[in-house]
Amino acid sequence: MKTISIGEAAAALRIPESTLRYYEKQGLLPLIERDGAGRRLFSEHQMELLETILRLKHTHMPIQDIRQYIAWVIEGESTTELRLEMMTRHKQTVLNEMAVMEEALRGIDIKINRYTERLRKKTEQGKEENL
Amino acid sequence: MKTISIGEAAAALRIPESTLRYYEKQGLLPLIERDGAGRRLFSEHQMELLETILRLKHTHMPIQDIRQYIAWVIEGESTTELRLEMMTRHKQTVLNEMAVMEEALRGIDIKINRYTERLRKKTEQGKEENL
DNA sequence: CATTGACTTAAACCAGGGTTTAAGTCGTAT
DNA sequence: ATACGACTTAAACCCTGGTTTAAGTCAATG
Repeated sequence: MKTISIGEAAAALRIPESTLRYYEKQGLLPLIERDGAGRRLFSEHQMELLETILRLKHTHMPIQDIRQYIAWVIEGESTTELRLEMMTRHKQTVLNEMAVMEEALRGIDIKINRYTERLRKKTEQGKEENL
Repeated sequence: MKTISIGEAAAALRIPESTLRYYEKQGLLPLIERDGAGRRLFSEHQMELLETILRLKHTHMPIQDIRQYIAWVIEGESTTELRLEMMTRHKQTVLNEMAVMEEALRGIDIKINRYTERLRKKTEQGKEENL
């Protein structure tokens, strides 16, 4: 099985090595192998799992929940239903969060329009003064 | 001018009073009045400003930046251009963040579909066994 | 064979964003 | 008058999610 070092994994994922070590300590990477010298070896499978972890992070899932999810993945297919339930719930949480953001963004857009308009008027006024 | 207490303001905004005190200490509410006994009085104007602050928080703007924004609001119309620039930048940041979330959500959806399919197959298998 | 670069660990440190606590002051209802 | 609820403060505390530091190991290179 082809494996890569922590430095290569970090570069591939564009995150610091320290974060990968931290994630392992937090139980998010429970099946990382080591070489004879104790160095971590990231397999293709690990990298895929890490991409999933990053997706969950990008959608603001707490580390505690990600740890539970990973534990279920490792436990095997008997946990499919639990994982499905968790992901479905999480999806809804994310959709809610995005709805909140969109709503806030509408208010921000109103401000942008107001400021834009205000500046436009000031510019117009400047023109008039030059008539 | 009609004003409300911190308790009423907190209830209206559905956030703890402690958060409002914290925001004031952080310089987000620089023009809160007090009554004779030193109690905060929230005016309608304050509440509107607070709603703006909450919109910025909902879109993950750091307190430091919100403080700057509020300072510009108080400074007056001479800062319109700065505010416009800040809000425009912020909007783009939020859109980027939402795009990251959406992309991650697509990966999560794939998992949901896989798990759903896996469970469906198990159910089918169960049916066959009952033939 | 010494140096360099990539790696290891445990532990300390940090930032952001609040929340909680302790001790005290009012206004009002009984 | 006293007790209650809503308020005040400063300071301490907390959690999350990392990052940094110090001291050391190992493999390959000059």
